[in-house]
Amino acid sequence: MSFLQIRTFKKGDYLLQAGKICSHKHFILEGLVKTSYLEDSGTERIVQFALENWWVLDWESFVHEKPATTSIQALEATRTLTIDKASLEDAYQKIPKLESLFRKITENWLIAVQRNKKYMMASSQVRYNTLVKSLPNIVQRVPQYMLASYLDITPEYLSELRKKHS
Amino acid sequence: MSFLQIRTFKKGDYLLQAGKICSHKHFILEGLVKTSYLEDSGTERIVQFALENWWVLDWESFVHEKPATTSIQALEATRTLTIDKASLEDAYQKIPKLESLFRKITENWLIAVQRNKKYMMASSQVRYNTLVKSLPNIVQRVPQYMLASYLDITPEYLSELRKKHS
DNA sequence: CGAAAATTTGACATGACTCAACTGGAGTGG
DNA sequence: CCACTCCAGTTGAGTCATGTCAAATTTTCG
Repeated sequence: MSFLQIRTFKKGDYLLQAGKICSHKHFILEGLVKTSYLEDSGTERIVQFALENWWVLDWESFVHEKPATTSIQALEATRTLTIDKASLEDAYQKIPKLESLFRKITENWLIAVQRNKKYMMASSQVRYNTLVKSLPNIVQRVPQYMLASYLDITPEYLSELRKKHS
Repeated sequence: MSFLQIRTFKKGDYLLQAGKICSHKHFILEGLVKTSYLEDSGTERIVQFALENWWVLDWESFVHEKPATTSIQALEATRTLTIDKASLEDAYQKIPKLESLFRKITENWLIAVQRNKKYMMASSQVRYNTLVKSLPNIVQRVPQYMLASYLDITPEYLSELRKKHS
């Protein structure tokens, strides 16, 4: 278990900065983080909110060891179980069960991304409702302009949606 | 290698029918298939075109052995390298390298789905251009109403886009 | 308390959809 | 070889969802 490490991040701290190489997988024990990237227009687009019991990393950067396109930032004080890539690969050699475990985790992650992609293609109203249902408290924990960024709508329009909905 | 099998499908044949359990991974040697599901409204939505050297399966059905929500159908005569789930899992036990290989394939698939999700959130015009660039010949090989379904726009609007573009 | 940031509101613009009509090519049968 | 049908694709009018921009209002926080 030497490849596991507990880390703590304060609100605003970066678990990963765009441009650097993502060499860790983080499992969130407590707290909330966002994964986001900068669009050509210069605005930030959030691609994932991750909270307790979720994994977070930049997959492309982690797997291919190239500069990350996303940043991962704590939105609340956060504690993670963090795994270093090099020692994880050592461990795979020694413990085949471990590789099997992470294969399955990856498979389930893939399924989740596909599901997420599917619902992100619905109307904004549906996307908003789904978000609220699938991440309870998210509305209280995250400012609206970030929800709008995640939902791929303008903050103004999200404001309208919320008015209609209530 | 006993878990590998070569199969052939005629145009219109199903590699998988929605409702059945997806118990195989197909690697396409030659041909073209589409993965699609039925929306509530009753219209078909295409989620993937897969051609030579791509894998195709319903992940959620395969991993959790539940009825598939998607159908996979050959759009052209297609030859595949097909892997049966049960024998694959046997093979994992015997050949740890194999599990490692498929873990990596899954990771790369995940990366591809994420990239795909990202570009599917761009404007229709960009989505169309990206599709044409990333799957050359797709415009010749697939009727426009299927491209429209994949791009999540109406055939009418795709027609307009093409006019503007040329 | 006051300044800065977040949210709401409203007027107007645009992207994309709906529906109906029309065009044009690919069979098909006489 | 023609007439007919069928289906994909196009065109156009009207509509709805969502975006843009600017201003007003509310909330947050030093």
